[in-house]
Amino acid sequence: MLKLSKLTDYAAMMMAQIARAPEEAHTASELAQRLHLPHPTVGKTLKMLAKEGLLISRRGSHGGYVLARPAVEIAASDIIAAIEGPIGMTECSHVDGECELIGTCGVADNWQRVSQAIRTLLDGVTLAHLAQEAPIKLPVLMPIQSVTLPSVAEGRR
Amino acid sequence: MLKLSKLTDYAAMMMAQIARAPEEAHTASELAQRLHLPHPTVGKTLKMLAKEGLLISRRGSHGGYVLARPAVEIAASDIIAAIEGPIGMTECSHVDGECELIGTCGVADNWQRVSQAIRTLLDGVTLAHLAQEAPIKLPVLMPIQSVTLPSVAEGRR
DNA sequence: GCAAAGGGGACTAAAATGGTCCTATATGAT
DNA sequence: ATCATATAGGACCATTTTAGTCCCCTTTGC
Repeated sequence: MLKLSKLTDYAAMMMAQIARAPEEAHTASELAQRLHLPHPTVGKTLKMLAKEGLLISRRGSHGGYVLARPAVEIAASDIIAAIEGPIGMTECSHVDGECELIGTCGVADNWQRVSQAIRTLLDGVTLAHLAQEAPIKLPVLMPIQSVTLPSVAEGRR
Repeated sequence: MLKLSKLTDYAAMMMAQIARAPEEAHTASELAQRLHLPHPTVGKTLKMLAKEGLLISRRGSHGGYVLARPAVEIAASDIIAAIEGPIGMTECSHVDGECELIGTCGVADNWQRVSQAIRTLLDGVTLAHLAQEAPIKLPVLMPIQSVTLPSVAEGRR
């Protein structure tokens, strides 16, 4: 369903939680408790976010995680990419040309443009937006270029 | 990776192929051959598309599938929804309030708005766009409302 | 009646996902 | 020094989802 994985969802929750109190270090157990999520899973997710450079960790007692940069500089796409890998709607929209159907599929190019548009949208949403309560105002995306279908249909025979 | 499933990808390919020769009925075997996809899978996918009302099927010899409506009236979101079910980035963005984390997650509202924006984008892309070779011109999506993060951070303690 | 199509569903193999657990290492306090 | 508290980094497993296959039935045109 074009869905995020649960882990990505959790990641967003955690990042938002951290963003709301950016001065303090947050431990895995604290976040697990607050968000009602299983502790080991929270730990695992935090590790991923840290490894991808979105969080900075400190070990030892009084350790925990803090944002690696200000919340306005962390995009929703960063969080998604950190957990799920590169964002792309189709195989061929990100892999380095490994799709053997390229020649016959016939939709690759425009699919990739759609994919890019979604990526751009997600780049524009920051962690600060997600963490705040005020509604984000997203631009109404509009229609797009008109098409001349009949000629396309004919041109193909 | 915010990815479409393979079947959805196939579905788009098939729909585009049909849209390019909208007068003729297309059989599963024909499409399988042309797109280099396994026949049974193509058949299965076509059945789904027909059941969701995007294609009209005709049985018997000389049977096959045709578009249920003109390609300009079929949105990318229709195709995705036909194969994957309702589009939504998170659990709570479509299910009828079944998420028990709603109270604590803190990102649901804005996540849903993002989700909605993607849906709108996908509504604006039609099968005609996908089927044509000319590049779709997608609108540049822009930034969004500015945020006041510090106050949010403070307001939360 | 026969061959060519789709309709419907059961089934299986493989992959992704979510979740757990263990050991090692770093850090601060006593 | 030692201990308690954290993260780091994997290995591991159970479950679910996904993709793909197969079979039997019905419809339709010749």
